[in-house]
Amino acid sequence: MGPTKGDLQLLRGHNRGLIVDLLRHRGPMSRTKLSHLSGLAPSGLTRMVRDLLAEGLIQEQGKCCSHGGRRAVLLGFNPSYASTVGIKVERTRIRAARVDLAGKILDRVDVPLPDAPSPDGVFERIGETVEDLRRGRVLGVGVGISGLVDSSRGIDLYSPILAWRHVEVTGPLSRLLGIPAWVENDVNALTLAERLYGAGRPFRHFVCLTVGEGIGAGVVLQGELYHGAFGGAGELGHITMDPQGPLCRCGARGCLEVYASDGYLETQAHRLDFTDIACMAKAARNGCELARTTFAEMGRSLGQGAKNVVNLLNPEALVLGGERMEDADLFLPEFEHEVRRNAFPEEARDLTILSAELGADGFLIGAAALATESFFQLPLEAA
Amino acid sequence: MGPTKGDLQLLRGHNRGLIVDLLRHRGPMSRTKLSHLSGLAPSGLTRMVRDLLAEGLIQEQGKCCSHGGRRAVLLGFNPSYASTVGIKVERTRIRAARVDLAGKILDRVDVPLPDAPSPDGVFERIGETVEDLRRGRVLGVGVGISGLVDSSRGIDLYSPILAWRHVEVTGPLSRLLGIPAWVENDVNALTLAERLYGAGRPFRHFVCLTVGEGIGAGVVLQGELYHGAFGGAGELGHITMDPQGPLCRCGARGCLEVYASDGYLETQAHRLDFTDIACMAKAARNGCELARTTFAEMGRSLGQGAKNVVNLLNPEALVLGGERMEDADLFLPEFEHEVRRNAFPEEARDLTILSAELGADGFLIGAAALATESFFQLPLEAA
DNA sequence: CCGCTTTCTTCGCACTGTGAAGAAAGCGGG
DNA sequence: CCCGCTTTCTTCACAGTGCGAAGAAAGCGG
Repeated sequence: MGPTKGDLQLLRGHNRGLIVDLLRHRGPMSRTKLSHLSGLAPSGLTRMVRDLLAEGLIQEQGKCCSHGGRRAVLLGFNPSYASTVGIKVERTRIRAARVDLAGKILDRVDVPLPDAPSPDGVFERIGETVEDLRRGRVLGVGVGISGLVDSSRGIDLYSPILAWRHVEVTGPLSRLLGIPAWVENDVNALTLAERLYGAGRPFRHFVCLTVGEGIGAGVVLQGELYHGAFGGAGELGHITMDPQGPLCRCGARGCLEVYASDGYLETQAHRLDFTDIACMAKAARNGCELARTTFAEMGRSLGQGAKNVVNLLNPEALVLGGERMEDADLFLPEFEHEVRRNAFPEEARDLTILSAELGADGFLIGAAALATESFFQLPLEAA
Repeated sequence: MGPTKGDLQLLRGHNRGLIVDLLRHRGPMSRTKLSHLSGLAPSGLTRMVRDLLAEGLIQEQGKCCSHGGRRAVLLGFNPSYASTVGIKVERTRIRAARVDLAGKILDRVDVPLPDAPSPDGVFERIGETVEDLRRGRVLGVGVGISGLVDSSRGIDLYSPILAWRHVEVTGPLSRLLGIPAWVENDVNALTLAERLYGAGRPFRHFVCLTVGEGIGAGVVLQGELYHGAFGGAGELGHITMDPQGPLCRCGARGCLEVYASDGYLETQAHRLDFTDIACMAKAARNGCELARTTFAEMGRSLGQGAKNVVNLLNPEALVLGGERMEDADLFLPEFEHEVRRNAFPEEARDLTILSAELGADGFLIGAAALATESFFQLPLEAA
C-alpha cells in the first residue's frame, strides 16, 4: 500500500493535506516557512515534498531573495495538475465550464435544455457536455441547481424550475461519467466560489446574499459552507418582515421577498408607468424622485432582513451578489445604513459589506470547486 | 516523550481521542465494537486500550452476553477519573459546582458578591470557591457570565450586570488557580450542557432558547457551539418584529424582547390589575380569557422570531429553557403553532420542539463542561 | 578562502497504524 | 468430556511517518 508515485491517488494523512492546503491557499513558500506554519519538523517535510513533487501536485518555482544565507527554494501548488467541471442547470439550458485547481475557467460550453426535462434527459446532456470538456485529468463534476438540495446525500429535494422532487443526482451522474459527482444549491455554489477565490477569501464567517428574481443566501461558518439539517439553511427570502404584510407566493404574509426582489421592482415599475426595471433604474439615475425611493425602499427592506442575519450569526462580512447588483448604486446606501442602524453595536462595528467578485461565473467556478475541495479534503483519520 | 503511564497528560493523537470519545458518548462497548465504529484494526485497539486502562481513564465493566463465542469484555469510560468546576457569576452571588466527567454534580457552593464588584474581587472569590471544592484531580474551571463574551480569547467583552468591559478572565483566573480556565456566555454554557447531557444530545444542529428576563439563544451547529465572529451570535432577542413597534431598551423599535419576555408579561399584568406574573398565570389557568391571551400573544411573538431562526439555520430542533418555562403550558401551544405555520414546509417538517432537561443546574454543568470538553478535545494534528 | 547564516537533507529512532496468525473463551453436539 | 465452531482478543513483524541531531549545500561578506 505504498504510494504508487505519479498515480492519481487520494491524499493520505493529515499533514500531507495540510501542506498541500498551505501551498494552495497561502501562495508559494519555502520548505522552512512550511515547517513553521505547519509545525512539522523540516526533516519530515523534505520527505513529503519529495513525494508531492514526484506526483506533480506541487512544483519548485525558483528561488527567494536571500536572507543572509542559502536562498530558499519556493514551492508552489500546481493548478494544472488536474481540473474539475462545474455545471449550472437552469430552466432552459446547461452552462458548463472546466476549471483548474486554482479556480480559473479553462473552457466553457452552453447547451439548451427542452421544456420540463426529465432527470435522465438532463443527466444525458450533462454527460455529453462533460465528455466535450474532458481534457487531461478531470477529478470530478459539480452541479449547481436552484432549490432545496441535500448535498451530503447528493439528492435534489425540490427544484421549482425543473419540477423535480427527491431526484438522486450524484449517484446516476457518477455512474454515467465514471468520475465523482457532487450537487449543491446554486447559491451555495456561488458562495463557495466567493469563499475560495472571491470576496469571501479573508473571512471565516460570512453570508453571501443574492438579489435578483428571488433572494438567496449562502452561509459560511467556521470557513465552511453551512447547510443546516438537510440543506435548507439560508432561507432569508422568507423571513417575516411584517406579519400583516401582503401575501407571498410561499403562502405566508410579509416575507422579505415581497419587499426586495425583481418582482417588487417590476410591480412598482408598472405602477409608476415604466416599461421595466431597467427603465426605472435609468430614471432614478436621472433624478426621478419616485424611482429613487422605490430602489431605496428595497434597500431598506433588504437591510432589515440582513440585520436579523447579522444579529443571529454575527458574521464578519456580507457579500452581495445576484443580477440586481447591476443597480447596486441605487439601493446599497440605504441597505448599509439600515444594517448598521441599531444593530447591536458590538456586532455591527466590524461588519464588512462588499460586492461579489466573480459575477455569474461564480456559479460554475463554485460548482467545480465542490469536486476540487472534496479531492483535497483532509481525511479525518490517518488512513 | 513516551507516555509516562498513570500521569495526567493530554491525550495524544487522533485515534486515541476518538476511542475515548466513543466510550464517553456511546456508552460501554467491547473492543470489537470499538474497532468497527472507529475503523481501526483490532490489533491497534488492544495496545491503546491497555494504555488507557493503565491510566485509569477507562475501565473494564464486566462481560456482555454471548453471541455464540467468547464473551466480549465491556469497556467503559471512567467518569471519576477527574472532575471540573463550573461557575456562574450572577449579579449578587457566585454559584459553583464540581462536576464529574459525565456531567454529574458532585458538590456545590454558593457565595454572595458585593455590589458592583471589581474583576479582581470576583476572581478572588472564585479562587476561594474553587479551593473549597477542590478534591481529587480537577482538570479546570469554566465560568459562565451573561453578556458578550469572547470565549476563544477568554475575555468578557461586555457584561451589563457587572458593568465590565473588556475584562480578561481566563488569564488571571488560570494564573490564580494553577489550572486552566475558560469563560463563556451563560446561555452558551447552558446550551453546551443540554447538548452534551440534556435535550440536545440527539442533535447535530439545534438552537437553545431561554425565555425569562430577556431572550437568549445558544446555537449548536455541526455538533459544536457556534460563536460567530466574536462571540455575538444568537442575539434573537433583538431581531426586528415590527419596524414601527415600540422602542426597545436597545434603542431599536419592535424588537422581539419587547413582545416576549418577563418585561412584557409584567407590563401586561399591571395593565390587567394582577400583582405579578405568577398571579396572572394562575388566573390564566383558572380560565381568565384576558390573562390567557396575554401568554398566547407572547407565545405567538416568540414563535415568529423562532421561525426566522428556523428559516435561516434549518436546525433539527429547538430546545426551550429559562425561568419562564414554568408557564410553558400557557404559551407553548401558540409558539409551536406559529413556528410551524407557513414555515417552508421542508424545513419545519422535521423540526423537533422540546424543553430543556437540566434546569438551572445546566448553567453550572455547562460551565464545567467547557473545561471537560477542552481536555478531551481531539488534537487537530498528530502530536 | 574562511567563517557565518540560512536552508535543506540524511540518518536513526519512536510511535502507531496494519494484516496475519494464533491464543482465549464460550456454545453445543456426539 | 472432548471436539469443532464461533467470536473475541492478543501477539508479532512490518510499514509509514513523525521527531531530533547532525551534517551537507548554498549564499554573503570580509
